[in-house]
Amino acid sequence: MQTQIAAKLREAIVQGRFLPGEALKIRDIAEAFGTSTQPVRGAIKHLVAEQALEALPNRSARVPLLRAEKLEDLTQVRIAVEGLAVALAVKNVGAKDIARLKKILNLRPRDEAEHLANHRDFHFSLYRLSGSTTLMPIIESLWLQLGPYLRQATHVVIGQSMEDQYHLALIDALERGDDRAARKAVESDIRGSAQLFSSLAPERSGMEWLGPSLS
Amino acid sequence: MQTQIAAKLREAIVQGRFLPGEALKIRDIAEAFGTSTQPVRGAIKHLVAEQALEALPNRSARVPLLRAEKLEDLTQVRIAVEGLAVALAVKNVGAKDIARLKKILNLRPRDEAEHLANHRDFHFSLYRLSGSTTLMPIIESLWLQLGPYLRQATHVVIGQSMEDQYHLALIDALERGDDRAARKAVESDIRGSAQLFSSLAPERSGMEWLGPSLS
DNA sequence: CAATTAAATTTGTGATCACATAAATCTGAA
DNA sequence: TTCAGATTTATGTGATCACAAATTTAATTG
Repeated sequence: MQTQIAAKLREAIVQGRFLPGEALKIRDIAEAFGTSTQPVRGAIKHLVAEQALEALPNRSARVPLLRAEKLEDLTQVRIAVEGLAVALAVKNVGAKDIARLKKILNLRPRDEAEHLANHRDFHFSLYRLSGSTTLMPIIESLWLQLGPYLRQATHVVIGQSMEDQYHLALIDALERGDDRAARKAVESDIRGSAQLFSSLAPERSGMEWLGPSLS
Repeated sequence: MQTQIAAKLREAIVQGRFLPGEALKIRDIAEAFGTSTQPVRGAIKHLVAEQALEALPNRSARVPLLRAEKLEDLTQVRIAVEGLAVALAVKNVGAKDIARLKKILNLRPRDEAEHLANHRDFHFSLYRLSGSTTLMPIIESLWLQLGPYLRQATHVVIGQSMEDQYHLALIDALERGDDRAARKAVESDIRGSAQLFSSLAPERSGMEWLGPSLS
């Protein structure tokens, strides 16, 4: 049941309901869930291990601050890892898998949260086709680290945009069985996201919590 | 201080002091450490999140069984991730870094445990040169998943072997600044390790705990 | 008035206890 | 003798309590 709490917290983090840099207070969260501090502590430990939270010397945990350097680091790792995932997926993908992916792409979200959920669903459905049980938790961790910022970016891309063109290129590559092209497409998608972050951050006010050096 | 327990447990796992498939009993471990069950639970949660342990439906945790399929999966991910790490390391490596790596290579271990520690030290020192804070925990997790089996393999490679030749090729590539060659070298090293596992397992008796389908 | 120190509150951690669930063992019947 | 069911044991989990460390606040002094 601390698993449930961990899941809820993870969802909250991805949805950006915690501000980056914000320290999580165990007792408050426990009260919010109506439980004792025990399961919350376990859940937080879990999230720290997943790199979703950062352990402070204070022994408290917070949502990590994303500096420009770290963003770039995450991006290159994402390209390698998610690139491998789609390359493997190409070898396993079937007609009905592609149909399901297309269906996700054709969804028209009403709000940002739904758009974000669809986006995530598309990518993870695709990655799951890799059949790699090793890659999935790694990718999950990477997305978790970007989660709190992804939400900020969503404000901009809402409604669509060029992000869709990469997704369509991806579908095309899957249908042709072209793993090289599939890799290229995710790489473009990921680079696009990263660029969005760094171009977005400095222009908005009230985002000083992004840290001193994001772009 | 549950961090300390997690570290001790992690070390024990890597050293193969837990048999794969063995379920960890919280109370026993707590007694062994002279603490209560509390910090042990946190530590185990941490290790489960790191993929070092596997959560059973029983709600207990055990060292995962490595099936041939999973070994292959781990290998291809290692090649991508550790390959990226060395490619990045090439760009950051300095003369004194190379000297330190050579020093590690020239160590002559007295026993298997020491050999294993040196091997790990060499690889992680190298990977740290990548400067990627994102890659390190990922690689740590991958090694943790192979840890219990690595020890079995060490019995065979003890004393030297072809593993050294890959390490030397790696050093050479670093000195020449050739990231392509560096990638090739780690890839060979990793493939060699994997082959060792699958060729080793079926020939030894008393290893039924490896699971039904390892090679 | 500012700076430093001390006190009080906040916050994370470990220990003990009670409980639920799963596993192992024992007993009884076919 | 073997299989099924019940009892007992073991094991993981959550809650409450007590404690330590750290941060904040307040007070005192230069």
